[in-house]
Amino acid sequence: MDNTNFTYVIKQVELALRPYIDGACAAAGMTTAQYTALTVLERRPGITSSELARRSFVRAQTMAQTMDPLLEAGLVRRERDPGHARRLLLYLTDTGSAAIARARPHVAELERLILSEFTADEAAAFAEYLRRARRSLHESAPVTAS
Amino acid sequence: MDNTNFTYVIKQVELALRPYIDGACAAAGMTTAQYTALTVLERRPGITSSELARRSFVRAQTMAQTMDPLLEAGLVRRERDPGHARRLLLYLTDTGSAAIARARPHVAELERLILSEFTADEAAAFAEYLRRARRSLHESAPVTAS
DNA sequence: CGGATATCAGGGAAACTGATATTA
DNA sequence: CTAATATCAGTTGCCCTGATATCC
Repeated sequence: MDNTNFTYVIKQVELALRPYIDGACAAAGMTTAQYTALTVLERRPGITSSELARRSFVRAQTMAQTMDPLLEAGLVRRERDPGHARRLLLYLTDTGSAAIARARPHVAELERLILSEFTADEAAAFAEYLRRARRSLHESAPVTAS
Repeated sequence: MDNTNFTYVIKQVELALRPYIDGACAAAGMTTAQYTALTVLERRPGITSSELARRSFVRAQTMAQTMDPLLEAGLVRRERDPGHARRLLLYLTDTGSAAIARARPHVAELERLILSEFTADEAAAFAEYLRRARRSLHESAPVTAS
């Protein structure tokens, strides 16, 4: 019996997390994918949608689909890159910042729930391990099922 | 700026994992949800679909939807609980076991990729942290977004 | 030319809610 | 009566592939 089974447990944690995070985002008038995109945009203003997609492990079309309602609702604005006519740079608006601010406390509470059984040192190690796993996966390329 | 952000990183790891695990399962003729259900069934023969759903953090209807093609294809069989006419107990068939066996090596390789930067001790700690997080989430109840 | 960006069009796996019949 | 199981029916968020036009 496979007693490690990381793929399984990671998926389960993500599934267990989903109703909480979906609820928190919905309460702020967003979907989870939209909230996630907004928080990345907050830290990387002027990023392109394609680059945002790469960092989020999704296709450019998927990210465009996520961004559309945010542009429509005025939570994100975009402008042409002066030196790259093909690129559209994304920026959070004040409305977008306000939306993040509404959801953030709920997400923070969820983080506390996840870590309720962790010491500070353990939480730090956990965060480091997750990022390490992410890096190993990102630096490889999926074996496309023939 | 939230520098821990577990919800975000866990989701990212799951997303990064997805194409690999989907590919591995597809190569064995299954979807990922089906493979996962089969592996749980392997360890818990005679479980009901509802109980399987609870353990998997999904609704009974979702699990039934996952099981249907597996029953149809003969990877899983089910029979009435002798002492509980309402319950249907699930069992892996030989065909089901063979299907798991086909996918397992691919999944094991994926596990090695995830852990390529981990020592044995770190991997064990990582597994323990993931299970601890899962437990904290399972023992609570999602705050339904009002 | 090849490589990256943006976007149109369509599709699928997997979760959800609501409602219903049956049984402990 | 209430709770749990199984199931029918419909919906949604969020990924995907394929194809196309534009720009460096």
